[in-house]
Amino acid sequence: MAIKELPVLRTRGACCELPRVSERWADQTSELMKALADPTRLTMVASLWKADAPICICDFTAGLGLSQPTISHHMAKLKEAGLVDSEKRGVWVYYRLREKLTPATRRLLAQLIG
Amino acid sequence: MAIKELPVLRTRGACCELPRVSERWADQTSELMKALADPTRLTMVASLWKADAPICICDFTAGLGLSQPTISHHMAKLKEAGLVDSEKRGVWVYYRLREKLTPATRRLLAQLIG
DNA sequence: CACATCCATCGATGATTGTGGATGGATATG
DNA sequence: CATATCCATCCACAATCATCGATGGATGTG
Repeated sequence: MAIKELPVLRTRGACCELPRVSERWADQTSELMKALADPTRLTMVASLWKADAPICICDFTAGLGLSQPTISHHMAKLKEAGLVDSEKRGVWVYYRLREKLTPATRRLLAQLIG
Repeated sequence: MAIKELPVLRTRGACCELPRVSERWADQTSELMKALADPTRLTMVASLWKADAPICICDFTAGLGLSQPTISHHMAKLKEAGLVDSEKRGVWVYYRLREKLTPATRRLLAQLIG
């Protein structure tokens, strides 16, 4: 299939300009993508999204086939990305999707999961 | 702030079940996220999205502050992820967003960029 | 036919990441 | 108090990744 809208003439050594893309946007967005660029973390976020209720770390440790330090590690990454919040209740630590997610972030998750 | 919907009683050593999350979905989606989990690749995709026209590799090499092999490397990743297509025209190779993007993927990019 | 330009690939390197064992703190429970 | 459970942190290791120099093929120009 042919691509249209190609420049008919082009001189060698002469480059065209790119559309302006905010560097800050790229950095911030890539950070969010990195947080979601792992099957385990995606499963965690989807679980919290679907449950719409806090979930305990021990449940993730039991449900996913990974060690407890690994689960904690992934949760810390999600928390660092601002996607989840945690609350300690007795011996347990419960995680939930962050209350004040950006509408854009919420729509993104809805697009990904819902 | 208190988190509601926490189980009032919970016995130690007993874990709850997680909402079912498709493993295939997690793997596939994480692959897509990985493709977008880099500022350079995000800038590339956003440029192609905004330009809505093919862009030459040499323009990316000139516009972003990276070497030509690095630019090619990133484009190969985007292509492998099914996000872009390429066509050779003379000495130049033009990339564009893939024609047949999944509606879900297209909405995702619109959500991210638009 | 030389020569220059554009680009993909290869190889190497330094940085980041996913994973789990070990440890210690915090919190019940008997 | 002694013990068991839950969890975050530390440490180590293998794997992946982003980057670039070097190289060679493809294409167009003089």
